[in-house]
Amino acid sequence: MSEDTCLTKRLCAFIELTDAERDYIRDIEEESHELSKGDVVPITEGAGKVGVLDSGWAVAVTQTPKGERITHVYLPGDIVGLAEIGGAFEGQRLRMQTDGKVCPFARTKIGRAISDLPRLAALLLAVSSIDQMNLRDRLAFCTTYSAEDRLILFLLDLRARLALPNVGSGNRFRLPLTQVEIGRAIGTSDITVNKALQDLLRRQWIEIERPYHRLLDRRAMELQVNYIDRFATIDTSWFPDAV
Amino acid sequence: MSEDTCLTKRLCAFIELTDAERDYIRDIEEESHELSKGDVVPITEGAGKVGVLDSGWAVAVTQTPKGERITHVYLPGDIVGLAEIGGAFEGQRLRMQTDGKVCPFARTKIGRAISDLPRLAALLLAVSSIDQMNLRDRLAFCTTYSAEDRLILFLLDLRARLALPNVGSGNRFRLPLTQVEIGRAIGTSDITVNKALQDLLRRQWIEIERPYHRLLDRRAMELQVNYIDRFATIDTSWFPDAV
DNA sequence: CGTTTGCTTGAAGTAGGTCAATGTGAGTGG
DNA sequence: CCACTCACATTGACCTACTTCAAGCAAACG
Repeated sequence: MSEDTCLTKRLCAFIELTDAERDYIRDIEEESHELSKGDVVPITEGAGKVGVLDSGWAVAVTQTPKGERITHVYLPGDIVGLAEIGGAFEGQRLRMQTDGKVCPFARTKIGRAISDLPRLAALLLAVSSIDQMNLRDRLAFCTTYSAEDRLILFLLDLRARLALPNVGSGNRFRLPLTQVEIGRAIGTSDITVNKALQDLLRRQWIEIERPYHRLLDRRAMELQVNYIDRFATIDTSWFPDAV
Repeated sequence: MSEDTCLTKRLCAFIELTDAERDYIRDIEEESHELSKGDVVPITEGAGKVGVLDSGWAVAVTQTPKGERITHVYLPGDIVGLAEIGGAFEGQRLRMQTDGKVCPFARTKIGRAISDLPRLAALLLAVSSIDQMNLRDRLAFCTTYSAEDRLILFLLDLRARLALPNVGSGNRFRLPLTQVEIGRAIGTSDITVNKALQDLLRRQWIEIERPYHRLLDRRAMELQVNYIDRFATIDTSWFPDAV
């Protein structure tokens, strides 16, 4: 009926959108922004917005006395600014990790959409809840797992999430983070990251042609860390009917 | 107009509920469950429900190869099962930490409420998003902060959250967790928890009359860890109008 | 009372942090 | 084409905050 926007493409991965929903969403989408690596995503600060990352990677960073930590990595297709919608973003910011494009939605329009498209509201809530569960996993793991296990988990998670839109078998992907940044994401020093990577290379579990990484023995990695993919099943049974 | 239920009491902390909203919520609330310490909260497993913790404490635990980790502590008045609403709860469970009472709501009724009370939907989304930001904070801190700092943060967070419903100045509160459990919550061993506590006692920052804990010098603690209270400001400006 | 549960304290071992030096490729200007 | 630089990766050596192990206590409870 109508061409898909960033958001509809994304949401279709979870539920079948009606034409009415699709049209509504297209109407409230604003002009997309081209952003460069390092730019602050114009979502949180001041402008109350939510956005969809059309292309490129972004990271959520938290300022701590000992420097930045990366608390989340956003991939193409991800919804950014959902965690910030409640207004509590002090000390945290969203930054482009590569060049890319973001389609913004004004928060007030999201508010109206919640009234008009209740099923969308439910979906947003569900997605937010899954994000939360993922964070809990990471929180539990980051204190119990070794640096190597955390690195493996990081790679497996990226692979699974990149495989969604790309579809391909995709054991090989571009990883636009330096070792220092990987360390900030999994909570170790750059040097530990390096040593763990070297170890995985020696074991032939991965292969690196910077910036591309390939998981050669994903099965072994998944076994070592008890990997579970949370996005595999989303419970939509309680959603209200579509308009 | 009508007596308050668990949920309405809670939500009123954030926004002024209309009578219509109040009545609606009262209608969908089910009979409350009395639960004993150690019981699994009948929310996740099988029965798709959300609930409000009327009294008592509950914990969300994640199973890891090296034993359980506590990923979240729920206090009286908290909404439980919101993080699980998307259906992804494999490997995690909700357990009563003390005796207590839970008021359940069927997930399907929440779905309908989202249609009928759009402002409630927005509020749930906002609360969920704040929870997420809090988790990000903790994730960032647990890898950078020392065991002592994490313990301080844990105590400050509990105090702030307990102060909400209790209103009182409340630097003193009951902490129904053993040192082992505190360790599981902040990601250290019980013995490190103990030594950190001893140290805080020696410094006269806290005072313990088990199971009560008092923060004697909250200011100093807040300074040491750069504490920020995320629930202080919730952005409701984008919410749709109440029915 | 004895048993259990949780707290306390000491001592030894280790994963991973910090510091420091070297290596390497990509980009820049001469 | 060759310095020169800059950002990043690599490797080694040392050090510390934590974990694990172990043993003694104190209060609660049958």
